[in-house]
Amino acid sequence: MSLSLEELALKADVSKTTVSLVLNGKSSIYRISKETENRILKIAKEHNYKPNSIARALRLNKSLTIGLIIPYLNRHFGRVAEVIEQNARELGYQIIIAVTQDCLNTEHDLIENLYERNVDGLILATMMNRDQFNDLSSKIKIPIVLVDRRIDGDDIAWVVSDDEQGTCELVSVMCQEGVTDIYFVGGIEKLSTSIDRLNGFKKALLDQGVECNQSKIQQIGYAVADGYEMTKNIIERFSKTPEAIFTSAITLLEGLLQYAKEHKPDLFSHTRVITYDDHPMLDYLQPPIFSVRQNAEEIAKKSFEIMHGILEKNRSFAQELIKPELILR
Amino acid sequence: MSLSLEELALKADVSKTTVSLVLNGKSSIYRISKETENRILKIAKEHNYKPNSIARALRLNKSLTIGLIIPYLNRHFGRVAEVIEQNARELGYQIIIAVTQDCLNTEHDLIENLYERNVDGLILATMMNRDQFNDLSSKIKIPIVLVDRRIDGDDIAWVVSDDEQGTCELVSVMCQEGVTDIYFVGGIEKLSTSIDRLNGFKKALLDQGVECNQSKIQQIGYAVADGYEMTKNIIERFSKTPEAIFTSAITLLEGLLQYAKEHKPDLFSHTRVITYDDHPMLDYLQPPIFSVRQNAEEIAKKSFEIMHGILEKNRSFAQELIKPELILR
DNA sequence: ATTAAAGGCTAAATCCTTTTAGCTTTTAAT
DNA sequence: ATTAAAAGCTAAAAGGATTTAGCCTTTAAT
Repeated sequence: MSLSLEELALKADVSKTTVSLVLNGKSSIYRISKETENRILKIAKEHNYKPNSIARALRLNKSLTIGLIIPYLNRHFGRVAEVIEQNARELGYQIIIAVTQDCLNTEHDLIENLYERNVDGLILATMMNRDQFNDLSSKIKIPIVLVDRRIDGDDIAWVVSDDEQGTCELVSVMCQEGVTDIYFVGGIEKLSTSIDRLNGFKKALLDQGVECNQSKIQQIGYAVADGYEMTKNIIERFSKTPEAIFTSAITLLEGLLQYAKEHKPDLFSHTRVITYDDHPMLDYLQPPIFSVRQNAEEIAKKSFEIMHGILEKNRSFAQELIKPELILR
Repeated sequence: MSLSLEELALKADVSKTTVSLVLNGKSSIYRISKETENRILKIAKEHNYKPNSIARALRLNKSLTIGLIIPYLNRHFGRVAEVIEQNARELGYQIIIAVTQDCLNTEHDLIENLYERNVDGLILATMMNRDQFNDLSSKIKIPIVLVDRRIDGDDIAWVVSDDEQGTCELVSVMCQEGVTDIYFVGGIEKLSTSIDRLNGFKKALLDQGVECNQSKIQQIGYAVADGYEMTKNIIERFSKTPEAIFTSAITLLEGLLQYAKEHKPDLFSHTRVITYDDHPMLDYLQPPIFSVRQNAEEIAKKSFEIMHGILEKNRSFAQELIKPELILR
């Protein structure tokens, strides 16, 4: 922040061009003598010279900054953000985080905002559909990597949990115990997380020859209150207590637990509960709730890796399905 | 990102100076005619002109960017970060997040890094002591607001939970039930969070005329493993089962729960557990664990407010103690 | 001795805004 | 008819780095 190239140049008694060339490792290309080079390097070191990143960004049109847009900084996305930040830092990038609260308009505003702020790329847990995404892509000339929620398309980079497979495996565990009367408590219908988890759910049942009854499927949203609502619907609408309920996110499980606590304390004596997403506190809950742990670290790592590949290694898009882990308690 | 001032100027058939003056609301000061003004405004709007933020930052030496350095993006800090981001965004600021993992060296590196990246201010959950902080302050010429962890000093801006009061109230609840054989499972000894919580703990006991036995106090760290370790120590070192254990953070409670699950399943039948920090899942744990909920939203709001006041309203530092909330289940 | 090549470095342009100082034209006043 | 003031606008510098094109000097070759 203190010394400028020009001041260094003065001290080294050369032009700022020379200083810049030396510090950027171009001494040999421009035939700067070893002697001059060493003198400059020494002085730069003595004064702990750091190039002004803003000036650099202006000149190079590259801010070394990545925008990360996610719905919340909850446990899952917090961890994802944390790991992305660490990976990015090691390679000289900074992360600007912005939170949409699962509001599509906010998402659009934030994208525009960060784009105008000259981020070099965007990592996005998006609510957009294919058309909206295409619209955006045509306007925005920086790479975008989707995280956690994918959009179908051959040319779209994304990293997501293998939601279908994870859900299928989890639900299959229930099936193998002979439990097939399972209700689906889902999230936001159009998101890949919901679609894929529902597909996995149906697939597990179909594998057992059970056709999933549409009435057992609900998808209101990912908020705790939505989980409460859907649980309420299940308990109150059907005379028969369900054999099992699958909540497709930890927030929905929270909603279920809340409803149970308030209105159905004996829920667990008749009904098995399983959930997508894991949480350490589940270890201490009675009865045990089986879960699917997403590998947030891997998701984060890969998504920055892809971004970095596009930005600096001339790679094109890539897609990664990250295996989640079944946790049977 | 697209149009520049110069291009606008060309279209409006004026100089870029004029365009800049108009767009910055200085038409009248510089006597730009209403007609010219409107023409420029119209063209700017038509082309959706947005000034290049990097060029602006370079010229104004102001990046409209705040660095947020926190130990983790866990539930508490995730929420704090989320709310800071929202508040900041409304006032045109961006947040760059970086995570220290409670490592002092990392913290120093990150501060330097963000400082060099020209953030306008730093919001910091610091591990530094007074001397280290003073050192830093003398080197760094941007405002710093401490969050969550304070450092004593008349001229240091901070916003923290009223840890002492919160802990004191919580522990007092136990005392009033006649439980005074309470163990303190603490965090990082030198941090204000640990100091203040310990003070509150002692104060509650003293109010009952009970002098706190030093052997009942442990402070290893804030990690889950530390909670496990301290619980283990308590259970294994003392022949008598404790009447109560206070964990001074939710991670420490997790460690306790883990130890209990593995080695002391009957812990809760003899021992009350209370904790600093709250978590919704606690509602569903048996037996009920009393807790202190920090007001992350308020902490976040105030800390950005103070930063903003310093940056734009010429205010000086301020200090805020945010009341936490007792949750008795 | 002349020319070509190599060696060593730099001036100036560029990225885009903001801002200062000042230029030109018109109007008003004497 | 001057002069002063007001109106309306702009050139150029500044902010700090990168990069292109090219200048000057020395060495080598003919």
